[in-house]
Amino acid sequence: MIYTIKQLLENTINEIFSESVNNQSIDFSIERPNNDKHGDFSSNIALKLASVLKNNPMIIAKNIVEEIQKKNVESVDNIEIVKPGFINFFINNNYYQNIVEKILLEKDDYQKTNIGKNKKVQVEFVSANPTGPLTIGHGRQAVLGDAVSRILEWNGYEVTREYYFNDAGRQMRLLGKSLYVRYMGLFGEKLEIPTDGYEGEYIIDIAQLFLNKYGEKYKNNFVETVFIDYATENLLFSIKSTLKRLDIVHDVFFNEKTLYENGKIDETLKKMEQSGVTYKSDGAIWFKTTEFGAEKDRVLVKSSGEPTYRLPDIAYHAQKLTRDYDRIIDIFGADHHATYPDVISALKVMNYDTSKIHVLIHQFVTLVRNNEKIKMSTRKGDFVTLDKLIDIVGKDVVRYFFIMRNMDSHLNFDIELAQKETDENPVYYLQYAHARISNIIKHSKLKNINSFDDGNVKLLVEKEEVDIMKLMSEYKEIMKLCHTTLEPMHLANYLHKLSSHFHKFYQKHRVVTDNEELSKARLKLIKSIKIIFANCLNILGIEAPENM
RNA sequence: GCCCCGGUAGCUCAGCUGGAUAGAGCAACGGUCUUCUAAACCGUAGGCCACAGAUUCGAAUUCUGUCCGGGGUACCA
Repeated sequence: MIYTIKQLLENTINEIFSESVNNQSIDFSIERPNNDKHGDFSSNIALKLASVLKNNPMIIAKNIVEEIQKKNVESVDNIEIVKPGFINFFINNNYYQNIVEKILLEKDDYQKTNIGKNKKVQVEFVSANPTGPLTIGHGRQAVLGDAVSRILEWNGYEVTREYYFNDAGRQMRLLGKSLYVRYMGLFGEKLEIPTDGYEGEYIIDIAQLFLNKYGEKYKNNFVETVFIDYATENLLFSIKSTLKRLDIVHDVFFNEKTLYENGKIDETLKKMEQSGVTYKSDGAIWFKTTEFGAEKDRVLVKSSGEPTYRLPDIAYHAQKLTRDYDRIIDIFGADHHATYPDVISALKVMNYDTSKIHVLIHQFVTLVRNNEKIKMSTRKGDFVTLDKLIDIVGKDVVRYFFIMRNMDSHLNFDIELAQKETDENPVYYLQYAHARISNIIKHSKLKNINSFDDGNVKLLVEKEEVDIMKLMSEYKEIMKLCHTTLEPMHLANYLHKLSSHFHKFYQKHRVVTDNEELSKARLKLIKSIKIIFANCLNILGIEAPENM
């Protein structure tokens, strides 16, 4: 409807003011006013035209409205002109009632697009190195990445979820050494955990498993690769199972090591050297990032001959770009925001089309306990694991919690609150609405209403009913917004609003009554709400329960 | 120093590309279950939208500056 009105206004001003406006595009808006008195839709077009036409906005509005009224537009009941020059449109119930029928007819496909049909998109997220269990911070990214993937899938894209990790390098050597220390600890040997090593208790658990498997075979016998491999395998397994508990499954686990093995690292470095964007200094190879707007040049290969993370990152993205994806989406934490521009610059140097790459940055999660901030460090083992969080509040709450906030905003996660208020958590509010609807439909069958296909939606005229239908008419715009911004939060907000409207309706009106005609009409309404609910909850990855 | 986020009710956050009386949840106080689940609903209270300027018919929203918080600015990932 909003699009119809926009078109209508555009056509109208072209007809009346074509000469004076001269095909300039007027940047006017159509919005849904907060106040019902201002109609269903409101446009500021006359206000915008006033400066161009150098005329009183009220007079311009009057001209426009007169012209529109000649056209006798269906669905539009009334048009009003108000104070400074707003044009307000009042839509008749008929239009909204038809939406219910449409939803029932199209079901899950209602407003579904095929924007992404035959398009492949890769979403890279989490990508934590296997040095410890996933933390709450990783949780935000995991949930966000999966929800973004689901939004894309809903729009018809073929999505590959990918996890990029590295089981080599300094960090992993420290991990291996730390495991060895803990293993020896089980024999009563007190060795020092290396500086910057991993002190978390989970290493002790792994050491125990290691002991169970190998016995004393590696006592006083530190074989680095054995310890690293064992720790990696174990941690990666637990990471996968944590993600699985959130219904998140990656299609591809990409090990950075393969880039060394297949020569992509060398190839990338060579290409960059040939392009003349590198130089040697102090025994290291540098990337002239200052030429691309950075404040300092960056090291690609250390004087030790070992690449920094930057070179593999570049090689990895170059490799992604050769995999014929139509879009590549990277989800990173705020700590990465400084590094990805370098990757993009490097790719441009090598003549890749970087417009396919879209980077989403989310802000950090701050863990709060008793109003005190807790610092999270995987290395020190001072963190609350994602697993523990799922134990406490469950999958649905975890997912909803991370989705309900804008990714640009810092997230405060209060542990005490999460434990205390599981019953008052907003996610139950949504699920409860869905469960109530299911229950009513069940109840209607007990009352011998076996089918309500012949229900007449024209009977839906109560304010609470119309409000719900109006909100459902916004569904299309919400889904569009989610797709363009890739911000699942909008969907969570929408669902909350829809729940609220439903609960209000439920409180005031009974669905199943002695009036069979009305009962059937209302059953149609709630069934359509249920469809929308199930759809949205599915995209957010939250269960839509039949009972609670 | 420079770069990226944020600063809205006691707390956690919405507020779309500027619009007409600033919104929700939690917390506080008061009310509503013989009738489809009270995990709900209704009401009360609570705001100089960090601060100062600028643009505009009109700014929480755009721009500039200042202050405060988080992150980055590694030959760590």
